[in-house]
Amino acid sequence: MTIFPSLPSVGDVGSSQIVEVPTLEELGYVDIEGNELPPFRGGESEGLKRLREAISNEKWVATFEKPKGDPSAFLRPATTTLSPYLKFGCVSSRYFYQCIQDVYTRNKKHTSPPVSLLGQLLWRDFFYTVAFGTPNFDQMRGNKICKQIPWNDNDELLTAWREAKTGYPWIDAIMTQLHKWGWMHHLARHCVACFLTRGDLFVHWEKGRDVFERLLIDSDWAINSGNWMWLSCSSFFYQYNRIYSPISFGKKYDPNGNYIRHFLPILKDMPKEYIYEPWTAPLSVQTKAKCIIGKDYPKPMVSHDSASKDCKQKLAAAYELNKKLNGVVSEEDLKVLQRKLDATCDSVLNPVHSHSSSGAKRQRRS
DNA sequence: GTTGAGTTGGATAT
DNA sequence: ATATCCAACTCAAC
Repeated sequence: MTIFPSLPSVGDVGSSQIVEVPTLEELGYVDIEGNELPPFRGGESEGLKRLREAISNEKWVATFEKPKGDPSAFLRPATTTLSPYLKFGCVSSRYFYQCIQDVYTRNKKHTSPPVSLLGQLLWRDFFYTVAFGTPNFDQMRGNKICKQIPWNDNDELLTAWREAKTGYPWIDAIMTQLHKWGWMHHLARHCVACFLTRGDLFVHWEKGRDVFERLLIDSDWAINSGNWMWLSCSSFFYQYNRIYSPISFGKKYDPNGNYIRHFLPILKDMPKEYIYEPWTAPLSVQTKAKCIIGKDYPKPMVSHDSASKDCKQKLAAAYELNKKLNGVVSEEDLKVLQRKLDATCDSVLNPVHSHSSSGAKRQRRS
């Protein structure tokens, strides 16, 4: 027999005061008229409705494979979009699990974890479990499963990324969707997380994690930090040579750039030949599209080719140090490495027009 | 020490 | 759409 502790009497709220429910304006949401509203409505009824819709397409459930979704789909997102409802407890994860099992019973041929729809629920519990068992899970320092990497602490780079001003339309469109919807497709999250950390800007994953924590409607402490470590090659995943291209990754799903045109309307008239790299468009084309690069839309903040090369070199050096010191890397060790790397890698400090100098040649590994 | 797997890379070929 | 190469990591199993 379970004994439930008695609840405090109604009205006893300690030292806190009961106040009226604040208005949207008081919460800082001003001038929302005319803005695109997020497509999420709160509550269990809405969550169950979405669950039923997702589950009713049994063929879709049975053949679901996470890596195959289309991150540029926004009129009809490629996943269930149930994450906000799971996060707030509007939909029971166990009920969702059971619904998927029922579909599998009726459809013997179905995908399997980790890529299946059921697998996605397992990943959720995976992150809860490892986060529970790992001291300092949400930070790099003192976190045994986290590679110690000399990320830079550049607020300008972070701000440009957060404010959707990197100059890469695919990245900026995703960050705009984050601001407007509080949600984007899983692979879109991968692209911007990779870009901020190990792919281009080499900014600390904790900074990006904090931005997601604030802006995502489905942000979850364990899943968010876990995935940022994953994407930054700090833990779980280590193939740092696999970098998402901020140009070609989106293009292969959405060659016309409809996703970009929707979330970055300043680029809506840019011809599709240039929409992923508008800085390469001739001035006449920019003029006709009413979007001058450097004036109406920013120039790319880094050259992806040289920035990603530098990032790979930095990761290789950091991994080497972690290996040598058996994961016990001091603050001072990281500082020394950072100074060494700053001397050889220059793409982030000298943006787009500079090219990696001879100093960027690959370091010898011992 | 070697081998193979690892939810989601890119570029190029057909 | 699928195959192959590129470049190359860690970790577990043997």
